[in-house]
Amino acid sequence: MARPRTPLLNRTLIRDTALAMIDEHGLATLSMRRLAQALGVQAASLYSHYPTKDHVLDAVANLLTEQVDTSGFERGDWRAGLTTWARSYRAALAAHPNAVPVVASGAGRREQFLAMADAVHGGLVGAGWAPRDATMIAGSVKYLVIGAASTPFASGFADDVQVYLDRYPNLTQAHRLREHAERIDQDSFELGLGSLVRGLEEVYAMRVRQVRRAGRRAH
Amino acid sequence: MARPRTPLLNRTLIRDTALAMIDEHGLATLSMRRLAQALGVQAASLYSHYPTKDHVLDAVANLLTEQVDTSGFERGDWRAGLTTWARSYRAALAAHPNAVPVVASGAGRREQFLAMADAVHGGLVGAGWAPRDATMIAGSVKYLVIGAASTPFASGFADDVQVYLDRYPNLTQAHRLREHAERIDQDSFELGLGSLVRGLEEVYAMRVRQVRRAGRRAH
DNA sequence: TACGCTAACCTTACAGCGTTAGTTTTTGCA
DNA sequence: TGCAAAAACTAACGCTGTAAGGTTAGCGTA
Repeated sequence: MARPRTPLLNRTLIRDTALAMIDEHGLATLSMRRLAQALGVQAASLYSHYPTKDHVLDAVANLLTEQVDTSGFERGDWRAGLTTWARSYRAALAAHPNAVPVVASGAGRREQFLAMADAVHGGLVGAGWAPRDATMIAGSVKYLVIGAASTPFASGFADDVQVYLDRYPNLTQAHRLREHAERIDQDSFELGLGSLVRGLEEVYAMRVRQVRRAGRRAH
Repeated sequence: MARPRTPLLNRTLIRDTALAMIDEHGLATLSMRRLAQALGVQAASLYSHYPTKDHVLDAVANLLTEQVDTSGFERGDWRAGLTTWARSYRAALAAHPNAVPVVASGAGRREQFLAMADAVHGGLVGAGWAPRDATMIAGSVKYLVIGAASTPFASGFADDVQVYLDRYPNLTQAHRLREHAERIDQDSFELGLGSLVRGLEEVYAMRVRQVRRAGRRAH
């Protein structure tokens, strides 16, 4: 076969298949040859659509980042904005745990990521935070999200896992353990996010007092 | 050369060299052949000391995790314990940014990691937190650390980077940009950690009230 | 002292990787 | 109608992790 009558490949098909394979078989086993095979094609054909494998992975990362919701900032409430942003960001990653390293190790050149970062930064500044504070807040919330997505329960505090294993020793109930793990991951994230936002409220109040004092001193 | 008079290799030498190469040239370029070459040896010889490349990387991860300080919990002050733990954890990772993915993607079977997790969990429970709260707190703080180490400034909010690039366009001053980036990373982490701990203090007070109420009701 | 086992190096080789070069056929446009 | 570009192909390069098996140094034991 040379050039087919109707194209076998296109960028979104390749990208979606790559994500599906990562979801199903893990990131490590994704190779250009395997990806091509799943698409009924030879490996070299992929290079007509993406210049390198990294570009395919970038497309996957962009796809996940697209689904993050930054609309919560629109009403000027930074607490709500931050919370919905963080939750949707984490949810997008948690839906594809095998793909998280792709997003986490991401270079800065990804469009969707920059769009998201810009929306968050703008939202925080619009709600009254100083630009430098906005950068740091967005950073620390992002840290929480990336960390939560990177190292889920299973790789975490295994002594706790052991407790559950003792209680559910037979493999037929392994799905129950998984449910527990997901719940604990979720709760840890929510505890962290809630505490962080509460702590930021105190910082915000402090900043407001600082500004007032500086304003009075200027008179 | 067959067996040499005095051994050329040992486990710690291989592990330390691997870390040095990761630090200097990045994780992606570390191969068994290159590692062997740096040690003046053939690749297959490494397999007398480590069964696979992953085991070498595990040793590197353990080495970094060894340096984390959990002694802050010893006086029963969970705030101090949490803070020193988080700071030393982040510092250990920040000292070897290229090695962070090795630690972040770590399977649960690493001894040093389990020892650290156990110390933190024990410290929190010893300071009065319920076991489930302790798990979640340790989790959320770990999230912050891993996230902060995984995605440093450069890969982050590039619009801010652009501001700095406009101000320092010539490459001779690139180290200044790096200084700024490190400072902002540091400050973001500290803001997140401080806010998180402050928020946890409120949770702690709430838990104390809950316990008191439950105790009164039992009378 | 001699023997043999094990440790610690070696060479060789395999399958699979990302990627490039060059070929063939089809399509869309001048 | 002719021709360039597009989209597939085959073949190959240099790399990877790792397995198999060879060779020698040093040690414990008869």
